[in-house]
Amino acid sequence: MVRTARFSAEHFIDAAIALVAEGGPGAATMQAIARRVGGPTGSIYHRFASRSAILAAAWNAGYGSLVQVLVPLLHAGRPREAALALLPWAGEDRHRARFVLLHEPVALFEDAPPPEPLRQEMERLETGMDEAFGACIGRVGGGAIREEDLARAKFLIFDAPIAILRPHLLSENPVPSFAGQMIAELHAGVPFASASHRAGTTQAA
Amino acid sequence: MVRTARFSAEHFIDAAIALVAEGGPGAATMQAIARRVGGPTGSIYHRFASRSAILAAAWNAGYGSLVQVLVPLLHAGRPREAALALLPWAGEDRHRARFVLLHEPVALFEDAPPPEPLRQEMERLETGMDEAFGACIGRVGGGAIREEDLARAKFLIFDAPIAILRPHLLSENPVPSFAGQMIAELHAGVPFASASHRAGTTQAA
DNA sequence: ATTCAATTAGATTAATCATTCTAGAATGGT
DNA sequence: ACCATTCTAGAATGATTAATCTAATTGAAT
Repeated sequence: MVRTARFSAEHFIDAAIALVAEGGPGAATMQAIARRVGGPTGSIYHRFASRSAILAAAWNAGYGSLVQVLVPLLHAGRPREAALALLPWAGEDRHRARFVLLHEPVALFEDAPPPEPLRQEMERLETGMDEAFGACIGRVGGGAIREEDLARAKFLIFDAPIAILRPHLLSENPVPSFAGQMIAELHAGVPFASASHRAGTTQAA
Repeated sequence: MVRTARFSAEHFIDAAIALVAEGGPGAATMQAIARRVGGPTGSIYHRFASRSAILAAAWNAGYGSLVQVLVPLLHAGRPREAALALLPWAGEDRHRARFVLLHEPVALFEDAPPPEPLRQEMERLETGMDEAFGACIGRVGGGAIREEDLARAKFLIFDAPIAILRPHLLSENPVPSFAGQMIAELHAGVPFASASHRAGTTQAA
């Protein structure tokens, strides 16, 4: 019934991720994406409504794959495993890891906000992560969840491991083996509940 | 002898920092900088050779002010104080803090590298920080400095505190009071020397 | 008062970008 | 064989950008 496509949405998404990973958001121009897949710029617009759309789709694909790894571990009450799971995930696909871990989503949409359905999917992913952190904290501790404890959990499980990875993602060198031990020692030494609130509470790390 | 300048280099630098802080690197166009100070674009080129030049000068000013706070504390062998010093520094000037802590320098120079003298000043600042970390580690421990221990120190003193600040810099809300305690607990619970190398060594945190 | 280099002022240029448009090619059902 | 549809292909468009250029001011030193 129709002509077969030479370039899929995934082709364009992968090219966009690689370009951002290598040269920053500004390097992912429509023409650069087209050049990378070897097609004309017009073909991108058969799959995506705009540049924001393809960047948002790329973000949802990349960040989504990370969410898919972390959320089940968090809901299972395994924060330490979740933190360590960042390492193999980053090793799987360096372009994807640089794209997701080295760029704030807001920086990708300086010019124009992504179209509504993609923006909603972004929000859904972020909400899923937040709920998973909350569930993990709730399981570890006991009572109501305080904002401070949520911030603490996000730091220990997500932001701190990323901070450990960042210097090695910024350089060309691979992630050294001691990164895993640094994460492990962090979780062994720093409690999830704050010191002022910790009396008689189950210890997480 | 000459006409008095209405716009100084600092005016343009401050505008560039504020624009990047508010809207990302892409928002700091030459025209946006000129508009913000209320002058013509041409005047910027009387102070700076190019866009990369003003961005590099802005980076050196912002990061330089942070280096000026941290390096003396590191050379004095006070890593904990250095880590905590990030908080008042960030509170002093939110635009500057967002500019320096939320953007990798490499992301500011996607298009063109900064002119040589400014690039050298950037390198000088980075080298100064590296030497200070090394001196601090050397003082804390005893023997030769291992790469792993340097990475560990940079994480505990610099990258981890930034990771604690980042979510609050990204939002509009002020940095909460518990940020300081998180840094303190991090330094209380995680050693500077790795576990495998720690036997009989002075504890830093 | 005159001079003159530094500066303001903003129009101009050339490049680049996202997006649209026109044209033709491929595919599978009729 | 033909048609409807989806795609490739890349030229055209209009906006925006960094950087340059010409001309008009300014104000302290002479």
